Amino acid sequence: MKVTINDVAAMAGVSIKTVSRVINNEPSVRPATRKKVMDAVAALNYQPNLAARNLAGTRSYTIAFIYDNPNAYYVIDMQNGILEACKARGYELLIHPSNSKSASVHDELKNLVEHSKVAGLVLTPPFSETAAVIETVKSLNVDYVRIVSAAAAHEDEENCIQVDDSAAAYDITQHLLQLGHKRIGFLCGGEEHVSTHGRLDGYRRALQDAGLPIEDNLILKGEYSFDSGVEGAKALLQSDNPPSAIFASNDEMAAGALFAARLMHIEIPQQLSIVGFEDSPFSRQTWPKLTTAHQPNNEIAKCAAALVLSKARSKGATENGKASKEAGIQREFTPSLVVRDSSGPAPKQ
Amino acid sequence: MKVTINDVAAMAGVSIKTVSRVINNEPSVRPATRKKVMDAVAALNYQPNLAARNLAGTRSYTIAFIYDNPNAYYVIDMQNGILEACKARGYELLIHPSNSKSASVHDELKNLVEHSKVAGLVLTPPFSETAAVIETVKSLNVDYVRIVSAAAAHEDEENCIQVDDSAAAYDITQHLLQLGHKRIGFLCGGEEHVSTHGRLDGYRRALQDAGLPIEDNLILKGEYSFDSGVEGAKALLQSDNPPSAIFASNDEMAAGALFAARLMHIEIPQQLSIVGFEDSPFSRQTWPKLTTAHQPNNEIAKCAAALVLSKARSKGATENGKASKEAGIQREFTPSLVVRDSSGPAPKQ
DNA sequence: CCGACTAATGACAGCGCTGTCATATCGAAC
DNA sequence: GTTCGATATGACAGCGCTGTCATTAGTCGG
Repeated sequence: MKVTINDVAAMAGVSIKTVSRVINNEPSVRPATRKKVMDAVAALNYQPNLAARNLAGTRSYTIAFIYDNPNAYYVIDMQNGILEACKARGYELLIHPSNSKSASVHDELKNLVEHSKVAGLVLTPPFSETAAVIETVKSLNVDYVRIVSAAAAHEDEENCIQVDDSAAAYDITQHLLQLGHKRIGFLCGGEEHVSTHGRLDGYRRALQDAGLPIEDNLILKGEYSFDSGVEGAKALLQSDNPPSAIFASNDEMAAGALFAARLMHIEIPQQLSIVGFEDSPFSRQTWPKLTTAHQPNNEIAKCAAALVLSKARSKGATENGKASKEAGIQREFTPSLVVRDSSGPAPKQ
Repeated sequence: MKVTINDVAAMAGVSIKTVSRVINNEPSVRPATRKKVMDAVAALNYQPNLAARNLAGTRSYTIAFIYDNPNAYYVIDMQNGILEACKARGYELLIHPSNSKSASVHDELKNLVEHSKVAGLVLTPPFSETAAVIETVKSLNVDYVRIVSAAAAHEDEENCIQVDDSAAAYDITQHLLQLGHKRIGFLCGGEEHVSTHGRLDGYRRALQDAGLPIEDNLILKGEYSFDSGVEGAKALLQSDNPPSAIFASNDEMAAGALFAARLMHIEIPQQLSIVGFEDSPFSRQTWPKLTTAHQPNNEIAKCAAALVLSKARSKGATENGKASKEAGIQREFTPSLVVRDSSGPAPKQ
């Protein structure tokens, strides 16, 4: 019924150890032998038993995906990307929702790594960016890849996939500037997200490069939530001298800002431009549709997973093998501007 | 370092087989012995190795979650619920995104069950409701639980967690009726979803019970998507005799309807009431906030997972044991009406 | 207090694979 | 045609657990 390594060995006329060598891409197998085995594998549609591999070997064929983000679209995109990478390489995925604010992250991660024998960890923000988590994974002797906002890589670039929030925010701000906006409100995301700071930085740089002043009262603290967007926009719009455009740090906040503008009977984009960040599905489901920055989460996750897996697989291999395997994996992403209907020319004075 | 069954056995002064009996809740262990073992387990913080269990035993400690739904919030809610149930019982979860329309579902599922040795399957709509899938899982000699719209249980209630879309839709429609609406447009979801039919049925029954005619031209086919909601609402509102309320089959469509109304400068809910279904997060992020039916997805999924696990675990056990274990798991859910701001009294003629 | 029976416990093999180490095979140099 | 030094291959144990079956301890009636 179920085909095992023994069946393959019998068919190919070799020992099971040779089959093992072939499927693990180990050296010291003659090309002719390798071919015989591969043919048998194909003929029988053999797939190694993960449980047995995990049990027998020193290495593990399981990686874990740890997330701590309320945005379902974000998580699913990431998860699907990781899943693809795992499937392509015959690995298993352990899903682990967590909470970076919890005091027990250390124990939690430690337990996960030591007990579940995972080969690697893929971490997403904000989990991937909190000090306690970084410290823990570094100390844990486990391969990991942190998906982070560029500034959060610190001196750990080799274990990071970086998203350049600052550059993307610069582009978005410049887009507004080109539309003639001189005073642009900025709604910050949560402090704990490094992306919040990156996006603000991009906004600031764009204004500076355009020779425009940075008005602190146009920059409001907030969180990456709809409600926060509503409040921030209200505050901005009810001030004495409201801006002609609002840059919300993510689409959810932008949707909130849209909501607030509507409550105040402000026409978008005629009287006010609003832009978001992330290009999540519902940036296309607002009215009007949001101008935003597209972040290829699926692709980012796929690269992150590919990276952990290459790290994990090269553990016992030669050093040069390691270098060559990690090559070709994109490590930096810059979300790209997507212009839709929520941004328009600045109104005449 | 890692604590195994041997360590526990040594500490408790029994054989490993006895430890195995205790952790698997098998009979024929004297209470005193059981306690000794349990104490040792607790003292050493022993957790059985899943890979070894999967490899050694005839049964598996892995269940799979199969989904085929573009709604990320839905999937994540379900997934988290299943994860909780798995964790509580020491099972592992295999995530398997799929496509019910693909011709290879049969092979895909077969391969999943036979190769990955999963103990059970949790299926969500629309995957859980397609004929090919149902046929396959029935033929596969694997425990499964289908989360379905009530009408889709057919003669398979024992393997279903049912959501009573019809009853919930009845409640929603009645809510509109009580607000004085006489003519209510209905935007259908995709044909392949059984929930589409259930929701329509509830709508029809409510009208009938109120002695109101069912106007076929107020019922529009569509899909569970934003764009479909836009189109449907437009068609309804541009007709000669538009309704005073629109019942969109889910929140995403309702958001689309809101969008369309906005385009046509129709005030919600003053001129038109719009209601959704599902209570997904963004039903609170539209303007105005949506009146909808709350569906406890997390809870539903938890019950579904608990049900497969109880089925799987009782496999070798006595028949009466089986019955008792499945007791206490809720098998039917009716989404409950949540009134927000998108529904209001019917406008005067 | 003894045999007959049942309940409790343990010894051992083996799940499918990998790691270690021994053996066999090959090629090149003499 | 040998010998040596790789390189290629195989035998075997064992990962941590469960299933089977043998063994031991306990219970009851007479």
